[in-house]
Amino acid sequence: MRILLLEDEPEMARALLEALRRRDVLADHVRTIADADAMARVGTYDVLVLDRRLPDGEGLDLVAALRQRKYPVPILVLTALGSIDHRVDGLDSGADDYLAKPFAIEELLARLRALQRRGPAISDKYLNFGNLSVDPRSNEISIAGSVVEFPRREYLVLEALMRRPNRIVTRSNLIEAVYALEDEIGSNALDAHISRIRKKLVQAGAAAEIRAVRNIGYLIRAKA
Amino acid sequence: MRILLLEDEPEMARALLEALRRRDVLADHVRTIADADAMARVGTYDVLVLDRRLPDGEGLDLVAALRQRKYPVPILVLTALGSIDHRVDGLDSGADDYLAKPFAIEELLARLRALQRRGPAISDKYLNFGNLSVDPRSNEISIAGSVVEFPRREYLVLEALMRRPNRIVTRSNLIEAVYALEDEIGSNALDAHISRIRKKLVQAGAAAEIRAVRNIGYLIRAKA
DNA sequence: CGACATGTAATGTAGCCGCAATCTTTGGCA
DNA sequence: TGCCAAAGATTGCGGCTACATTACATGTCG
Repeated sequence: MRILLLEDEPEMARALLEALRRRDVLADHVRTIADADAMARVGTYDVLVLDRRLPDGEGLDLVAALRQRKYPVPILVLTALGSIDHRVDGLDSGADDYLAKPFAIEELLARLRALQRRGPAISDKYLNFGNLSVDPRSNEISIAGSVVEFPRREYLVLEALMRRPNRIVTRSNLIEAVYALEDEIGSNALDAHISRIRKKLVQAGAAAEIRAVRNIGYLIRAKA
Repeated sequence: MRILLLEDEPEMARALLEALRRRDVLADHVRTIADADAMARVGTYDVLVLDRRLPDGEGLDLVAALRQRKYPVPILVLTALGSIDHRVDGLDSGADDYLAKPFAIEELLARLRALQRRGPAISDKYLNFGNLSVDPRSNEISIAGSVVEFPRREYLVLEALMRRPNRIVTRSNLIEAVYALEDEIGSNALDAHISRIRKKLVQAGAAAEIRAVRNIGYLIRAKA
């Protein structure tokens, strides 16, 4: 599962991100409404999670704007304001669920799953690029029409790249996507994974390749 | 406002063209993907509007092809297929907005205006000048429609110049753009990079050139 | 115990990039 | 206008380094 988290409080954000990552929920984190809007335009998410009070405005305004544009992804609103009135405001604006702080991480996860399940038959079913297709729900990858097995780490790297085809994904992004925070990585483990992924890609006849961007990271793009 | 309309159904096309004309929107109308591709290469448009099902193929394939060539103009996709899955496909392929038939002309016009308005933001993704296009997100440069490889330092120099076309960028600015602070540069390394960039530019048929400004720096400008 | 995943390390390798040598252009000045 | 010094342009060369690949050890799960 893949979510966009819009949260400006550093502590809350960090705790959430860590908890989500342990559950294999991939979260993009932004701190402003403007950034969230931009990410929602280009990214593909299962659920959007946002705070109400944000440095550049009111979260519900973003909800309204997205819904006005028929943005189809379910939205869950976090807030420190737990009163019923506010809750109604949240739902009226077009959000799909509402969660008052403080809350148990487990409850958040349960609600995310619920939203994903009942979600308007959304989208993130597959990440497609070239003849590659990644299914984030089953963690299956198919290349040129047939399923190719990838071990966990390799899968996570490739999924991270597929989330942003044609765009550079930094080494640190990739490492974050693959490893829990506490895991320390000492050497060229990432390089080794890339190498193994490449081997599988060519072996399966993928129409995409992974290129290194020196000193920065990697990107996946159409094969020359 | 000036748009390119790719629509093969005669009735729909005629109705749209008339409505657009009343709103002082200049529309070029083509019926095939091939024609649209040709027009996009030579014409200058604010928005490209296209249908999905077309006599010579699938409209989204054109979108993908244009985006692969870094074609910077916002694209709005019309379709009779209104399901969310299709919507996501459309956005994934690189389109900027999506409109399901049937729709009110007013809504189309509103979306066109929106795309035009945020158009600069889109081309902000790309730095365009002449037939050069720089994509800072992938560090890719395309010249006359095809991608040209630039090594890291050359890319950084060219990107810095492309951020201020027709204006002088000082040597120190360029060096700052290319080198980390601690890196000291002892000789004419910058000149060497400029030279190598120039060679690639002429080789790729760029309609721009880099001129030296004695004792100050360099600038990029339209080729004589 | 066997198969597989995955971090680590050793080794290979490509190609970037700085340097310097040489050639060309420019502009100041008489 | 002609000359010269300085700035810029070009190009080959070689070292460096990040990346690639492979083998191996360790861990893990059945």
